[in-house]
Amino acid sequence: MADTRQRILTAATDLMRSRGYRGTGLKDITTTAVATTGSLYHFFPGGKEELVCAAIRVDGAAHEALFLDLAGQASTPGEAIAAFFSQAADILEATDYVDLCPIGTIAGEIASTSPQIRVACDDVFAGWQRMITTELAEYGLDVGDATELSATVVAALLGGFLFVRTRRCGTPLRDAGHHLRELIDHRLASTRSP
Amino acid sequence: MADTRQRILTAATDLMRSRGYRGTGLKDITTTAVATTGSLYHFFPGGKEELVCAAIRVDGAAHEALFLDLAGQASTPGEAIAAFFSQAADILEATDYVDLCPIGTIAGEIASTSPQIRVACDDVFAGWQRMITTELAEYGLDVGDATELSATVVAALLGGFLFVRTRRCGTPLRDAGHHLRELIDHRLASTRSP
DNA sequence: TCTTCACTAGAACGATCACTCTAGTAGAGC
DNA sequence: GCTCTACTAGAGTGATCGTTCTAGTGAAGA
Repeated sequence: MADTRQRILTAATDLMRSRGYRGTGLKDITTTAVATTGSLYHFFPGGKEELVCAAIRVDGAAHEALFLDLAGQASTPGEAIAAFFSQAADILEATDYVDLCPIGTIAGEIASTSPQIRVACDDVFAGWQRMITTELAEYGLDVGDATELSATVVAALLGGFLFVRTRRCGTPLRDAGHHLRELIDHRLASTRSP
Repeated sequence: MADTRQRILTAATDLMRSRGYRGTGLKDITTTAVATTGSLYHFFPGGKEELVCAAIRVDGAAHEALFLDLAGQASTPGEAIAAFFSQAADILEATDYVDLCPIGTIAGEIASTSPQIRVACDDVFAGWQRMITTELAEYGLDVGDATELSATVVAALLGGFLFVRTRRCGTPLRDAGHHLRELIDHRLASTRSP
């Protein structure tokens, strides 16, 4: 049973999706992971903070892979982003608005409290932004413009998660996806012509 | 000292800005409000949940007034929104990324946990969206388009708060403001011509 | 066989949580 | 002066929190 570490990580991620950082107890995590407190502190000597930092980085990478997969299927970056937002809305609607990336929730809770976790969240967000910037630059967009545009995309994504989960309706995420696509397509079109 | 209720409300709002719902204890609130537990439960018999719901609605209304003030000074809705985003970035930078509206943070924490608080957050967000929709419609935009556009604005605002607070840099909010302005101006221009 | 070590197991700790309860104060209306 | 009501005061409740600690297991290497 060498996968105990992984089970703990998965349980932490799953529980924090719906309950956040402080709402999720270590007891909850060990129970759903079928592990003991001893094991948890063996793999994560830094306690809850270290565990959550690890979970954030793993989950951030997973979402990055998800976007890259979608981007590979799409013919333009705008299409990829609209598809990603739309898929996120679908998943949320299908899972009673629970199964979303927990990173935004955690970031909101502890950004002013735990520097360690704040940095982990920041790294993940920066990674997402870099990925989207690269995608846009590959289609000929100026890197400065692409960086600004991808910041807006990440902001809209994080806020869209929050908005949709609060409203219990996927529409805002889909709307945001369409608008971002419109913005990106417009920029790309005006870049190509001159 | 009939303003005890107000002091408790203000303290709750201030503390939850940086620490969130579960990170803020009733003890913290009564201490900074210079009130006692007895007073708190006298004014808010429903306990923490009732108190937070009230705080959310008050703070939501305050932000609505702030936007309307800015909209009154601006000559177009796009300008008003860009100004609002930019001002939010200024305030966050000036207050060490603490003094932001706590509603998004709270919504993320408890959307799947406390129906009562979730509804309070939803009401506030819906109010903001309605206000922006009205503003856009007044300038001739189709109400359907305006509703979608204002959903994106609210999503970008919520996510922008989160992103800026995590990154400790106001740029993403300003970028989002500029992009939304571009989007809105473009829509208004194409509405007017046909 | 003996030792070592990665890992499991869970009781116990003090701190803190939201909340309850009883007692008391002060001012308004009669 | 008396009563009633709105409000203050804070000690005390049980539950739960993250963390620590000691004891134990089992497989691999010498």
